[in-house]
Amino acid sequence: MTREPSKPASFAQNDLGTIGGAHRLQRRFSPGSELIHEGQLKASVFVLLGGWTFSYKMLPNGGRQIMDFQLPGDFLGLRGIIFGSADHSIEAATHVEASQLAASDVRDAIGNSPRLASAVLRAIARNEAMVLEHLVNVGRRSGEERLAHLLLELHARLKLRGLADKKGFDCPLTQFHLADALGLSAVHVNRVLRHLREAALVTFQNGRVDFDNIDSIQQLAGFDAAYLHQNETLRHSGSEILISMQ
Amino acid sequence: MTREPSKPASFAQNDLGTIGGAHRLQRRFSPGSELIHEGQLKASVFVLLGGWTFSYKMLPNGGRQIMDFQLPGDFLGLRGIIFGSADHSIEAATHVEASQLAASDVRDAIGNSPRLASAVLRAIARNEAMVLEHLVNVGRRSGEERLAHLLLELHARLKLRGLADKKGFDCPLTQFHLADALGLSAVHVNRVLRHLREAALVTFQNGRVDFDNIDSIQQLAGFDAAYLHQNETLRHSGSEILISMQ
DNA sequence: CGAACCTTTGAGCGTCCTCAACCTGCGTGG
DNA sequence: CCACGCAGGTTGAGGACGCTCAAAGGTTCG
Repeated sequence: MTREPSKPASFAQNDLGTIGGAHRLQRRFSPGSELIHEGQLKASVFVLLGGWTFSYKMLPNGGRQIMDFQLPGDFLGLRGIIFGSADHSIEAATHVEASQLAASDVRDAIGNSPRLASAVLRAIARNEAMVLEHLVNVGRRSGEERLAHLLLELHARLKLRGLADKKGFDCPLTQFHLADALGLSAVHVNRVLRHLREAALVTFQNGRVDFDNIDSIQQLAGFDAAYLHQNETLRHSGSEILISMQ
Repeated sequence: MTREPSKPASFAQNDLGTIGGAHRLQRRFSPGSELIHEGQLKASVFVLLGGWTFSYKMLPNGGRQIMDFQLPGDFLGLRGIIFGSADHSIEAATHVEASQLAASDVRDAIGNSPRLASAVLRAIARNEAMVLEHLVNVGRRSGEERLAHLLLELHARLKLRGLADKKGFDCPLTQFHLADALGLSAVHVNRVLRHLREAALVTFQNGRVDFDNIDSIQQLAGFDAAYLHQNETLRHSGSEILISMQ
């Protein structure tokens, strides 16, 4: 199955619907602050303009499971507008700039535009596909494989947005973030990172991830970017929500 | 937060749309046979009428991660109609009776009925919420907690359909199924089951799960049925798809 | 009645965890 | 400007949880 190289610059864009501009709000968050809190009733929808966030759940024993990282351009909190309350928290990992949309406005826009509704449906389905792959990752792969898989996923997603080059990408995550996403301890993540570095596969140092040998690491991790469904993306531009397809 | 006891018998039902009856097909599957194969292009949608199935992904090294179990009344393969191909396989765990709907028919029905589209959206979102909880389970809970959590989830879902009583339920799964759902080995599942039995918490023997002390096991597992969003259910009746809300 | 599948138990081992110490870089305040 | 505190990274030691391999008993079904 040969795959064409992605050409992020040559999108054919079809607008799918507009969101009433009245209640849009540009907001900033500093690292560690919460955009959405688990259980929050009238949670908003955000569009990440800059910075990274992550969604997570806390456990009674103090453990934290990070479910996903959100990168610039990503929507977050979409599922919250369906259930009326958030079933997870979202926290800023870096300084974050985000556009906030009132849940009711988004709901109305979806109701008025079948094409927008369809786009949201696909966005949620794509999201679930990612979470599924994370489940496979955590459930059935070794520490090395998990870590490699996560870094490869981030790389693939960032590359599509022009935020990564062939070699690697800037990564603001701490080893604690990686640990809580992978179901490992931070100490063990550190050791696995060292191991991957010594094996000349990936290097994660000083906020920068560099792949020494991306082919062999993809094989090690069993990584196939197909589950990301990157050929289409729900995006945000001005007062509109766009869907872009290659 | 007190929760009303569920009353499965007193649904108020609103029909949401009809599926063209032409291409519906009643089918039977025997244990171990596949309803949907990963990568399959024109995968159908099924409604489980009787029996259990499970969705899973295989890994290059031979490992298997079960993502979810489907119980009578559940829809399966909904995400396949969005992407056009299945990103996971679905296998019958027991003898299964299912109603098969052509993907194109379902797509058309969704396109023609915004309310049906909304119901499907909610069904997919609910599905994702379940998978998310499975991710938390596998990523951050001990073997005992995972197993207890899974059994409690199955119990809660079956109870809503009248397929379980207060004490427990009939469970056709093998210890291999449990292991592959929980990211454990079958041998270890066996030991954990013994441990739970000796601690007088749950007993799983001869295809029957019985909770000895459901309160303390819920606390052990950190189980809260809220994520199942059981107050509404997408259901199938005759030639219609119904959404039921309490 | 045999075969296949599932469960159960033992033994030994490896991955990953916890606890703990120490180092670095960085921002803040005296 | 330096002192300090703090967050994050690194490394060691010891132990727990869960794995693999192996063998034996039970069930089910053709």
